[in-house]
Amino acid sequence: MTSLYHRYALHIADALAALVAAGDLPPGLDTSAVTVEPPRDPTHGDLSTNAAMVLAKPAGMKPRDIAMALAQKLARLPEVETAEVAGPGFLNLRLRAGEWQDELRAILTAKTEYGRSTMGAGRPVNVEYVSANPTGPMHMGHCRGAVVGDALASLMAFAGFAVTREYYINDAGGQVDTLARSAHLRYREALGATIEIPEGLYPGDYLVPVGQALAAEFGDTYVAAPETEWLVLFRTRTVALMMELIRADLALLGIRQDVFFAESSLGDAVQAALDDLAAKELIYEGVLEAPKGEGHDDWEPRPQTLFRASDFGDDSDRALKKSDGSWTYFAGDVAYHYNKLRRGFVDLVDLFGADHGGYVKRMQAAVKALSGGSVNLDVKIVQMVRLFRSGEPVKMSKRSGSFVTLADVVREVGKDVVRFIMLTKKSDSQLDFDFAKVVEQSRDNPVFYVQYAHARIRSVERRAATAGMVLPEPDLTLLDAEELGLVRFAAQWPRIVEAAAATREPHRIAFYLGDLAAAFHSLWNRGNDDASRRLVIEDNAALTAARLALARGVGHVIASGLAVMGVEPAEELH
RNA sequence: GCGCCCGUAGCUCAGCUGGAUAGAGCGCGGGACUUCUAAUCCUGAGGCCGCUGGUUCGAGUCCAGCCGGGCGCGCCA
Repeated sequence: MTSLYHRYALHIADALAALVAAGDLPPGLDTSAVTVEPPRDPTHGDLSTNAAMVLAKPAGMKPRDIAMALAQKLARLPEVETAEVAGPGFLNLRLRAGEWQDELRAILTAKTEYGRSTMGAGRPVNVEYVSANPTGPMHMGHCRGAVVGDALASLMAFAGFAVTREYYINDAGGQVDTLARSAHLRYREALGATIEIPEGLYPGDYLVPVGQALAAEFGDTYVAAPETEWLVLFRTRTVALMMELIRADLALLGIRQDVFFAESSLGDAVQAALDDLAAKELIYEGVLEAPKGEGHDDWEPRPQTLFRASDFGDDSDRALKKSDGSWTYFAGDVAYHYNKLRRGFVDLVDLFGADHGGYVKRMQAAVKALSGGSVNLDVKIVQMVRLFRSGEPVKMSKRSGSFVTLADVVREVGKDVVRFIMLTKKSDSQLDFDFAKVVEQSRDNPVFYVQYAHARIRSVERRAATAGMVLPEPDLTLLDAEELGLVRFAAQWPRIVEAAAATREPHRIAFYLGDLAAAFHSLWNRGNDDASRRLVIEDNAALTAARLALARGVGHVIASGLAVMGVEPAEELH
């Protein structure tokens, strides 16, 4: 299905081609900057194009002259009521009511599929998100990245990309050794030892059942054994259990990723990726300069194996090997992204926490180098969430293990609320999450506000049904101008999908749904002042049928948007 | 010192990737309920879009330089 805006973009392209053919415009113009949009001020019409202004300079003509010629062509289209030139050279189109009635029919036919786009043309895109270290359950620090990444993946899939959702398991560093040692303590505890958790090990209770599982499996075999005998074994077992925990947490949010890629599975792939870079002469042994500023007093110049990241826009070259000869985390990540390239992805998206912002350039440099510049890595930075309870900050201390887990939050306020709220801001700005506010039933809670609109739509449908009304096929010509205005708003959904997918900003959906809900609530309230303007008019089945069709159409768009966000539309609210 | 992100109404934030008179919610002033059609809606006041230059027919949006805030800065992950 082509969207209304695409159809008019084609009409405009046709008209421009006709003008070129007639010699009214020079050939070979670049029309890529031509847009078709709803004007900000609805009194200007239904659609607006900047074609004349964009083409004026390359064509060597006055914008208004181009606009006039274009207006003449477009005014001949049967669906166009008026085509007017305005301002510096805008061309405003007003469409016949039938065009909006048709669009509502299209919504009713497509239902929640309305808005699906072919923009992505099936391009394979990899979206990597969460990638939390497998050292414990997910807490609120991970939650936002999980939701934003998942919604972004859904959004891009809806926009026609072939999306793979991926999780990178950091199971090869020192943190998982620490995890294994912490589990060993709990293992001894399970076997009756009195333990004290030293500084630097993970204190969380979630390791208690892990210790019990290890005790059940191994008995007292490793209680007094030296670390070398149990470390690898305990690490493997514990990481597997932690990943079960994490998958369960993700499931609570409705997230199911396609690929879980373990750092530990890279093996020789690290060397292979680095060989690729070496073949391009991008690896060398060298000494980095000390960073300026404070906190680097203990700097000692040291020869290292380095990647020429600075050739690709990074600030410095980057180390690939530690002084003990093992790979750095970066080297593994280079190999991992090399693996993604070899799987055929042409677009990569990574979601990073804000504290990893400094890591973006080197990763992009690596992808640029490995792909020869043909693959783009887009990194979305996800900022912190601050938790509040009725305005009071919630204290969290990771050291004592008393952090707020994702599971706790989902249990308290529900998956849909968590997901929606996480998408109510641009991902790169800080977000405040107040347990009291997010469940409040009021205008300033966007989750409620949007859900309430959807519930109201369901409510009137039920009302017509329980009133025993027999509704005819809707005659959409019965809808008045204000009602068609709501269709106009709903018809923007396909544009919103494409804009949000192109910019990779899923929060735009939440804002759009809020606006759509507001438009619906506003229409609904007309019925308070004037009962004849209610949606359900019990003694007028024809009018009711038309108005319910409108409501249903809006409901489909809300449900479609919520589906992309991973939120269930509410049937009713209590 | 360098890099990245951010400065928009009193507060919290949008601003459709350069368009027409900069928007919304909260808060403040005024109004509309026999409610599963008031958990809502209508209306009013409130802005040197941090500052200064530049690019452009046109800048909150792009560029440069300042000012202010956050994050990061050789082997951690």
